[in-house]
Amino acid sequence: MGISKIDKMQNLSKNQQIIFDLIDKSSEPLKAYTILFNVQKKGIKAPLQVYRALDKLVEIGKIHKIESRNAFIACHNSSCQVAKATAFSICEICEKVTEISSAGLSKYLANFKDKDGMKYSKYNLEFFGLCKKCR
Amino acid sequence: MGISKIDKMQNLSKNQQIIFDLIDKSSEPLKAYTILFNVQKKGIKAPLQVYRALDKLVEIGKIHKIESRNAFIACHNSSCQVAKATAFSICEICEKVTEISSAGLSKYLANFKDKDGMKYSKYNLEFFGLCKKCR
DNA sequence: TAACACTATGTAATAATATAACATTTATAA
DNA sequence: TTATAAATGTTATATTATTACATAGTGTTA
Ligand SMILES: [Zn+2]
Ligand SMILES: [Zn+2]
Ligand SMILES: [Zn+2]
Ligand SMILES: [Zn+2]
Repeated sequence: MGISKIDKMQNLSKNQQIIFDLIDKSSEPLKAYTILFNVQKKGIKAPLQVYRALDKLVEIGKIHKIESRNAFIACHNSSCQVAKATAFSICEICEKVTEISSAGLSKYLANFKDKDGMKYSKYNLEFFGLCKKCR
Repeated sequence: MGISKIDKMQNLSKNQQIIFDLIDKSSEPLKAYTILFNVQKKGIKAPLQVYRALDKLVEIGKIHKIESRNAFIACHNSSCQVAKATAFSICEICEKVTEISSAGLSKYLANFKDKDGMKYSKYNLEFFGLCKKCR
């Protein structure tokens, strides 16, 4: 049994919850200043308030940063703890981003050994291509 | 037979060559403004001159961007054409970055199919952990 | 050569992304 | 309650990257 959505929901502070809700209901990755603009009516006025909430949400695995886009999406692997082992597909035309949840892939990467025999439990993988719609 | 170092060397413009040389001889990934600072004595004075050269060097595969660090390293896979299929290990303490060159890994990722059966020839993978020295 | 297309360069201004520093408040728990 | 950690508020600033426009070089071909 994984961590339920309810479990993951609690413990968020006010700003964290406001910002998570915005990201979670978004159909696309959101950038920090887009988030800032959209939560100003809720009293979050400064970049730092956004970045602090984002840092925390990333840390606890509720959102992920898409490094190549400087944008954030909610984690929809509600039943996994892969906050530190992430994989995404990114459409180079419409910029749609999808989190990849593949047991085979995560197993392969978690067990991958480099030339020194070193394993890595933490990684981020971004695939690029065209999504179904754009192909 | 792959592309030789000589082949890769030619065709660079003046600014591209200056900036590539700096990155290539660096023992660590370099950030754009660090590069700018270091090439000002050679007449490259503006950020845009640096970013344009970086864009081109990335495009032709002579350097790679480490997305999670906003920094650039020279490609040392001189005999491969994987400009668009990159993997790195990053030490979370000393920030040492190493390009991973594993036929097994690149084969696995190039053949990976997502839920829709989609394959991706382009990807970027960043592993995080501790390097030999820092372990 | 001349005309053309293409690539690269120079320069200034500005946009976008992210953090430092410091004061205060709120939540948690011994 | 007292102590501790976590979160917030605010201002200023640092870092990373692009827009816009003008100019110069390079190679191709009419
Ligand atoms: Zn996730
Ligand atoms: Zn698309
Ligand atoms: Zn490479
Ligand atoms: Zn290290």
